[in-house]
Amino acid sequence: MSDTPTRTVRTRFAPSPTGYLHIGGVRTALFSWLQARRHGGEFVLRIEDTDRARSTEEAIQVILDGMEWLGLRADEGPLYQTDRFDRYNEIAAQLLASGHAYHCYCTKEELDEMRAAQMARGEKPRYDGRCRDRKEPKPGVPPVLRFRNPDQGQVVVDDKVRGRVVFDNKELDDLVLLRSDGVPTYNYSVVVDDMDMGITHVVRGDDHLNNTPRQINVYHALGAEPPVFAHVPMILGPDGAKLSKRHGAVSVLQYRQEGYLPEALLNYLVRLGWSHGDQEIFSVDEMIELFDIGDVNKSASSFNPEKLLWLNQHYIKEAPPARLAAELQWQLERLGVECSRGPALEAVAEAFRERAKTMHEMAQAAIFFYQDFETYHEKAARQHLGAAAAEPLKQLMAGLEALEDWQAGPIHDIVQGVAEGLGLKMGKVAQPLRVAVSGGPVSPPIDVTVALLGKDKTLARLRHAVVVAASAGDCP
RNA sequence: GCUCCGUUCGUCUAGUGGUUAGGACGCUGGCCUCUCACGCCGGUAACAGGGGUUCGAAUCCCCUACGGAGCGCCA
Repeated sequence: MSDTPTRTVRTRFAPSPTGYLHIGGVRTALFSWLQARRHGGEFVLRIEDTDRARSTEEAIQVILDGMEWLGLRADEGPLYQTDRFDRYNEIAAQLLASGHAYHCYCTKEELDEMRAAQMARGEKPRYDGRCRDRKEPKPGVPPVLRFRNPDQGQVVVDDKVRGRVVFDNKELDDLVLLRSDGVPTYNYSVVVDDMDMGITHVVRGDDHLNNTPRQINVYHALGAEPPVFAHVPMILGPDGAKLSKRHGAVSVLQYRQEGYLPEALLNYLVRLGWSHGDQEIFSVDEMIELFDIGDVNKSASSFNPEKLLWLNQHYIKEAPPARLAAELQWQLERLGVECSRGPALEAVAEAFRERAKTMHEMAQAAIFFYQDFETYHEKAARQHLGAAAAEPLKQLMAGLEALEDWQAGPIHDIVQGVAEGLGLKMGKVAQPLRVAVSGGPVSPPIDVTVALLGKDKTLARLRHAVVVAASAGDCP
């Protein structure tokens, strides 16, 4: 169903840089971005930095870099609320003049006292409007500006995901618009901004659902039409508890460091609270084609790291080799591995693509192609580089030394030939070779591994392994 | 405490009055195999509870329980 075909859809993502952008914020951004893309609209990025005390430059950078990494490009922005104080003041003056707002001189102590008393009486703590009709300023006290909320009637939020939610105005109190230092509060600046920026669909976390009726009242006081709201459910940790540092509440950029592909993260996130039949895999284009904010679930969902891993592996298997090569290089460099000399990264990535869940994992498994190892994997050496391996290794060395056409096919023939000649199973020859060249018991197919490693390194490592095996003595 | 929201396998979900309640991750049995994986075949497991409405409820209504959010000069 289309919403308002006459109005161009404009959505926004409005994070506050008081903490790092994490998985939950990213999904909200994704839904918002998709909603705009889906309807051929525009997406705005706005930084809500009015809490100057807790906002950090670093957190802003994470937002910008994170959005960039994920490909969630904004058509407008980043816009900063701190650039718009004049506008907030302008609107505030209007509200004051029209009687929709008033100065309040209550001190923090006074308000605390009032709330404590209300709580004690079992009431909902709320501002009682005691300054509503105050005519005289209180000397020496810088006032806040409060909104005069209607005290009769109801506010209906026709939420795209929650459905129709009704609030009684008498449950709402007079919210602060401007703090005593003149800085706007969230519930006020968000309305002015969304109105000024022509936002048609507000997609945000459902922790804002309770704020929505107040904001709608402010829109009405301003004579503006409120946007369509869509409150998406929260993301919980794997244990069903609130998302914490333990799981997903880390900077989204950490997922890049850990070797996740952005398409995997996006695919994982879009399926949290949204689905299209039984489909699990969605390219970004498919998401844009199929997504609708109205199809989002109402209930919170838990973050499942295993499924993210599975998707990441899927995308690693699917990604173009050049992409993987670039990521692999980035990861190897982060591990301090010099990879300009050695097998082509693309070829290595192809060899590993079906056996790595993350690019970080792939990089670690591929180190032996670019660096000599100091020691063998202990258990592997014990099992595969014993006395019994000496002869197969010698023969392999001889065979490979004579090989001109250094490719997987011919290499495979030599390994197989040695096994057959000695009446051994492939495993008895391939495993010693594997440990000899890679240092451990696991690698891509042995012929591919040897081909990639190159003749010189292979022979050098074999030479060493033969010595180790021969000197293993008669211990079985 | 008050207001608002939510509740299908362990997890993500399909389902909109009639299904053996489907898929996916995970776990697990098997096949493949030079290791690890990939892949393929199979298994495991759910409608929070109680009342209605109805010939018939996962689906509609009410209550209860449990969980969450908000109630700031935070966003």
